[in-house]
Amino acid sequence: MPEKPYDHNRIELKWCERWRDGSLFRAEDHSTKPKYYLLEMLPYPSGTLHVGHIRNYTIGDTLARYKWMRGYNVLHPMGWDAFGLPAENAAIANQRHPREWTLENIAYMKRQHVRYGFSYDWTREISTCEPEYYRWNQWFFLKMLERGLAYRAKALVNWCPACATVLANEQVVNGCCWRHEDTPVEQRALEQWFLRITAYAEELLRDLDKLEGGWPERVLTMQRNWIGRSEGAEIDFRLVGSGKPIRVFTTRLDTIYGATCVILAPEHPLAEELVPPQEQARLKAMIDERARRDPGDLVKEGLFTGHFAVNPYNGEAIPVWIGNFVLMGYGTGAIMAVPAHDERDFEFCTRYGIPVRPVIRPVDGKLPDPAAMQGAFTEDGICENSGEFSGLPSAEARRRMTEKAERECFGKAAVTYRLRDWGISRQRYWGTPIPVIHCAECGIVPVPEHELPVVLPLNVQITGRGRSPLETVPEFVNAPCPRCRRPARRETDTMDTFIDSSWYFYRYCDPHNRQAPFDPQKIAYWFPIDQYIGGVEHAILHLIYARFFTKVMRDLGLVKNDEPAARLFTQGMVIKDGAKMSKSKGNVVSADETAERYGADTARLFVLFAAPPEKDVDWQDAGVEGMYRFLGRVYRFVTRNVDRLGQAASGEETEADRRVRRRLHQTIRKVTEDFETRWHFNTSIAAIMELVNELHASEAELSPPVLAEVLEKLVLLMGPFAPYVAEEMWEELGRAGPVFRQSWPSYDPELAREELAEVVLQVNGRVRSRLLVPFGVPREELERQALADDKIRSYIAGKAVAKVIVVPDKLVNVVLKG
RNA sequence: GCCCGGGUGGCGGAAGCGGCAGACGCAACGGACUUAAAAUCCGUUGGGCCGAAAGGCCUGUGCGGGUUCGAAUCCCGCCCCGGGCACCA
Repeated sequence: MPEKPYDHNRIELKWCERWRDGSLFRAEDHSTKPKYYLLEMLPYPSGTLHVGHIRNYTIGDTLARYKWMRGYNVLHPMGWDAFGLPAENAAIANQRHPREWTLENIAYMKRQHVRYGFSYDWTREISTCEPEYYRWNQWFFLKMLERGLAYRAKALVNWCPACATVLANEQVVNGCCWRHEDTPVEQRALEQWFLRITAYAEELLRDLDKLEGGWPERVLTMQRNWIGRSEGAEIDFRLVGSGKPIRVFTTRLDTIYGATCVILAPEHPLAEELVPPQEQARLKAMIDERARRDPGDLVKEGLFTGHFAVNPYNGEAIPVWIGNFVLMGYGTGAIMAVPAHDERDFEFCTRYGIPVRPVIRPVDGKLPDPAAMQGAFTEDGICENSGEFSGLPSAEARRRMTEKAERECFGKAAVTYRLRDWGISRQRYWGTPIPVIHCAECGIVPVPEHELPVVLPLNVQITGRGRSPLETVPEFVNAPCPRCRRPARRETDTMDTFIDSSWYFYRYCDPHNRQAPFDPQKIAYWFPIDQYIGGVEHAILHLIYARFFTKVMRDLGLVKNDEPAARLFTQGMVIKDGAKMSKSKGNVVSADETAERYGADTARLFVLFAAPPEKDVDWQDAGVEGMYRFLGRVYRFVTRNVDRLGQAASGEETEADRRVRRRLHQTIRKVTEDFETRWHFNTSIAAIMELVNELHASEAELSPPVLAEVLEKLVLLMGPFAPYVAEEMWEELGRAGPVFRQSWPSYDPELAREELAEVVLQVNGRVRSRLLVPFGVPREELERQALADDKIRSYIAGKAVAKVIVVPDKLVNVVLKG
């Protein structure tokens, strides 16, 4: 039969049509098969997919298809992170309603997903902007409110002038907004809703150990740093005169005999009281300057209050300062400055002429000379000039000093975290309404559960300026107080959209439940997520919130697992012309055009082949052509050989039969190993290409039964990578699909084994010759043969052999004297 | 500044463990097919040198040292690139 041309559009559209409804990929909620929950981070429906998105989903889809073939009951869902600011911005720019804009994007992007053949169970699709979904955001909020995990407080919060809303700490990057990288974040004092994530700080930190091995070390480290646990002590310094305590936090209590001043954050409650009238203006200036928070280059500045406070250990009265580098939000907002042993204190104190007093010496050295010090000595050592603690090593001193503080009631051991509570109020429209009502009589009253969802009204004016858009909708704002029924006002802020993505993966297990966010039994079956896949940019934000939600849900009795995802994989980006693909850079390669021109299979193959999935890849059109050529080559080979397959074997098995079959079994072994270990699909695909090259070279000599075996297994191997052309070839071979429901081919180690070992012969470590021998030749025999080799002998001639290194089946190295 | 990654041909990358560096693909070049081109197929391709050729020699994995019979791989010291954290007391 003549070969058929590789018409990717014909093939792909044919199978795409048959797979369209997604019922093929449906996961069973109960099954005798082992379950596998595979999840890719849900996308924001920004408009259209580019090949960068394609890469993320291709990695997941390849794995999903492999797991199906290994006999798993695979849950592979997809949904939409549909609330968020871009919809509002689009609304302002094009006079479109955010909902309309969002739904249109979702419809378009879903078509693109389907076009690429991704194996999602679309019956479980969710969209976070639908009341059926966000009502459970509100429900969780009420549960947290009941438990004191949600609270309202006036606090200094991060304000992005470009977004015209508040940001969580996690959303501030280098002092700027995470969405507006050159817009500095301002500090404003506002009444806000917070979730008490700090209540779980210790557990969030501790449980990172459980994720060891399953999550990238890098992500675990980032989370550990973000939580930022430090152990130390809180100590009271009493003001001379009033006796009022100033509580400081320190991790270096062992250095306290070297404290030469106390420094308060400008926002510290005592600051205004202590600063003399003529300096109040400077204090205000300091606070304002920091509110504008120019990242990095803040010069350490201070001002002396004129007051003194007493070091409880040595009774010394030391000056109290205000310092712009002391943070109100960390520890107690006040520090003791020990310039001899802390770099920042050193810089501050030398600037203002405050004495430097060393009290720690290196274990094997002398106490530093303060006059000669160029910087602080910050390591642990031995205490000196520290009263009863002199001579103790730092760690021991800290322990004993803490005991003394507790005994004499002027301080205690303390642990502080860098992690802050999660500010979730947003002064925006397109988000989940916070379900509370402000009543003049009753105060803040939660909306009763049976009244959920509080539906986001659709008739709203969005200007992007001023206050929360919902304030302009009287039908929404005016509501009776659930408690006293008198007229009251609804909360008009909406929730941070990171709430939506903190629990969506539970909803996939039971997406149509109207009574509850989900049925706990279904969760018990599917959880934890076996493999979560997403970008490393969410290492802190989304992934710490998701872990927090899981712990809260566990404490509510809804789930049994402590962690949402057993394994996390962070894939690299797709780079074009040296930059991440983005509309603003104008370097976007459209998923549609690529599918049209080369086909989804080619695009999928290329993004997998170009680099291992954890690394960034460069998009190069020329490279894509290569993948297209490869698929065409395979397809044509199969179609022109189909007729031969049924023929009987004509006599003996040929040398080519053995060689190609050996290569086949080696390839299955290689690809299987890649799936089971590192996911280096670039090497899997290279191995398949080598098999195909071997097939081409031996095409005429292959006997029909071997050819049939090789083609069948080749198609199965290609199934996870290039599902369309694999399905078409499977049909050409006369087999019934779908490919991803066939069993993954197994390999026979005997057939995969090479017949002869190639042993490299070296002289002084340089390859000079080689030997083909059966496997398992003993060392002595290898050595004998090596020394008998003509080439080797010519190198040895006239010289003495010092020794011979033999690595069986691999190498003989003859080392010469001199 | 601190903490992680990473530097291999013209390019993307390969070489789980210290044992043939450069698999596979791209690009380039040569050839076949074609009136011609495209497509396809076959071949060459790290650099340098010797040779008419077969072939041979030297050199080579960011730089400098070290360990070893043998180093892209291990150790020490640097340089460069990417990412994270950055007054967290």
